[in-house]
Amino acid sequence: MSSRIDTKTKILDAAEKLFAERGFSETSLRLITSKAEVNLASVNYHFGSKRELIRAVLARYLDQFMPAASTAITQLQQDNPQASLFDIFSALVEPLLQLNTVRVGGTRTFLQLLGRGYIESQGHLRWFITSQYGTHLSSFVSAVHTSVPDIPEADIFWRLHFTLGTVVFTMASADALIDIAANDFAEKNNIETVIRKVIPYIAAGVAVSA
Amino acid sequence: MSSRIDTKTKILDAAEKLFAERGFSETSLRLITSKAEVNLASVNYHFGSKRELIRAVLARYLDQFMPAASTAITQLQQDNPQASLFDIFSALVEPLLQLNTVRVGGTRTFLQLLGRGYIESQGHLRWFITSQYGTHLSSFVSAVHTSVPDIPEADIFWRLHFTLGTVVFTMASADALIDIAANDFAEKNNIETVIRKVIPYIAAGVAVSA
DNA sequence: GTCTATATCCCGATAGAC
DNA sequence: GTCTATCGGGATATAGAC
Repeated sequence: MSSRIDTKTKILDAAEKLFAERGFSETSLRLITSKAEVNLASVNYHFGSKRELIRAVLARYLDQFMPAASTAITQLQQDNPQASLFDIFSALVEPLLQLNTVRVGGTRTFLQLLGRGYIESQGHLRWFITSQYGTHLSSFVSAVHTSVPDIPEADIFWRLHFTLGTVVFTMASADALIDIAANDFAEKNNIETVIRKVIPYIAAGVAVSA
Repeated sequence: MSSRIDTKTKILDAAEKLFAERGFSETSLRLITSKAEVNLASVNYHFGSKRELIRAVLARYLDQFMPAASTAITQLQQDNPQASLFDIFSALVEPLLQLNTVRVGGTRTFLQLLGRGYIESQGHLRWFITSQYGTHLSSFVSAVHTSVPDIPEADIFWRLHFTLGTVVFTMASADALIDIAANDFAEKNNIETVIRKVIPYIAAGVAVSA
């Protein structure tokens, strides 16, 4: 029964779905509380403001994903100090897919939220992410840098942001793209097969010599 | 003098700048008419609604860019039937930069608007673009297919959508990324230098053998 | 075509009873 | 902790004088 879930969680569950689908500013607190079947005022009681709710939604995913990703990268570097970019990106797949075990559609929701967070809201979510999870981020960047030492740091910066765009945009359109590929090319895909398709693309792009 | 420009143009000029910077839903008609120094009611008189204004802003760019891009691709195919993917993507740069000659910052504004259009607004701008400019789009896809005939059509489909995501996300975040690169790497970038950075990335990704 | 004034609505946030 | 009721404000859109 959904009534067994506490109000705070009900709000988070409804909010993340709506934020991912419609964006932050297009999602009102009234819509969230209506879907969550809780009172409007409970958002401010539990979270203080809409902005804090947005952060809480993101934090619930980042708190799981970031440590798992860091662990996976560290493990890879121990097992294979010569790991390729392809290996590094592939190491993130398992932590990403683990998000599907905690909530249905978790992987896609997370990546969509990440994309919204970087584009909407003038920089404050970007700042939140980099300040709260900066350690994990820079250890990932450093792993990439070790793997392709000839590429200048500034180029790595740009290409990793290109990669972020590739992934989050693809995930935002994943349902439509999977449908089209099924109709036009008789392909059966799901989120994992799409991620597997994107990895060679981004690995080639980050590694390219300009 | 700006007062010599008619009201409709003043609205379009102010709106495109604000839409590109802040996004569509974060930009109110009040803000637009205030910057344009025209009356609030004139937007509805000239465009009917905010949604129609958004389409008019995009159309003003697409009507120039799409034919120019098609011409550039056709010309490239005549001049060099063996054109590489890098050549094909590069052929789009000149039509893009031409937008700077019609309005200051035109290239950047157009690409940011395109990014916002694909990411915000649940599909209705996407539909507007593909239905109004579908002929130009498919001639571009066909040029790519000719350039990399060994890559299965389904893979091209996926990778061109990856590419769309790369470009759209990068352009929507371009201002922030340019700022960060300036602070962290002492790089001075503008939209053209970012475009030049992204072309090798996407060309490598589309061409990669999986 | 351009203006003022306003209708209508939805927003985030909060006061205060329970 | 949860509710009702509401505040104050900003949004799009429009009516109607000029």
